[in-house]
Amino acid sequence: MEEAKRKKLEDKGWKVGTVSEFLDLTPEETTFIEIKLALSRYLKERRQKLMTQTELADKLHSSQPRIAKAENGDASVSIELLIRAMLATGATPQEIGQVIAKVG
Amino acid sequence: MEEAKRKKLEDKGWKVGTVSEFLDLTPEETTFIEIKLALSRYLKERRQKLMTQTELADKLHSSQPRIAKAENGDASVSIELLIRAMLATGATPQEIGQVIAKVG
DNA sequence: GATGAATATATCAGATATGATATGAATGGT
DNA sequence: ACCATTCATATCATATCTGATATATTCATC
Repeated sequence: MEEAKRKKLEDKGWKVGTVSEFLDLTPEETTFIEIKLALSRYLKERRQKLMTQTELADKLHSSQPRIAKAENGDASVSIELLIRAMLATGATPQEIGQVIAKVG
Repeated sequence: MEEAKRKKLEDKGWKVGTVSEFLDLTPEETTFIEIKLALSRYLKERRQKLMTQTELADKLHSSQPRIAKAENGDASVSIELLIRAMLATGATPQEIGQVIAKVG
């Protein structure tokens, strides 16, 4: 991975940490992060067409700041929330599955 | 949903709770649970062909009891762990995506 | 039916994700 | 320039998920 990409992840709280730690990321860990980021991007795209972050937050019984973090690939957001959010926008399991399948 | 199915979920810790609470499950919540259960079933199938729960737990830096719970659809197990476990068995994003896409 | 390996169940202290709140920055309309 | 709306950032107490541990159960194989 390029330095620029690593930096970007670190800024969002991903503990890829020091370069040496980063090099220790297993392929599985890397794939996992990529899945989260793919869901994050897709959520943002989809939500923007349909509603505001506040509206989505209300549907989810979550909060606008949390949706913002979800859409920005913040490391503190779980896949749980990403998938719940996708479903709350009306996304089907098919769509969610496709987003994940495209990773890798 | 039939009573038998509801009972089964409750036994595993799913807070579908009282019937009235259960009736309040939104389609999204139902779909979310179904996604988790589908991943759980697939993980069990896949892992059994390849290794013991203890071996998978070690790869994941998790514990055998947690894998058991994951494979039995226990409500305390997050999608996070289910997906990490799938990846640790060598499953690809494609496979994981397919499992999710088949739900619903 | 005894032994050993695999899996299931119970408990728990610590870690992580959570929604709430406050507030700041960006954008757009008038 | 002002104001309203939307989105981003910071902090925090609480809830939820976590791995660890102990132990029970299941299940082959003998």
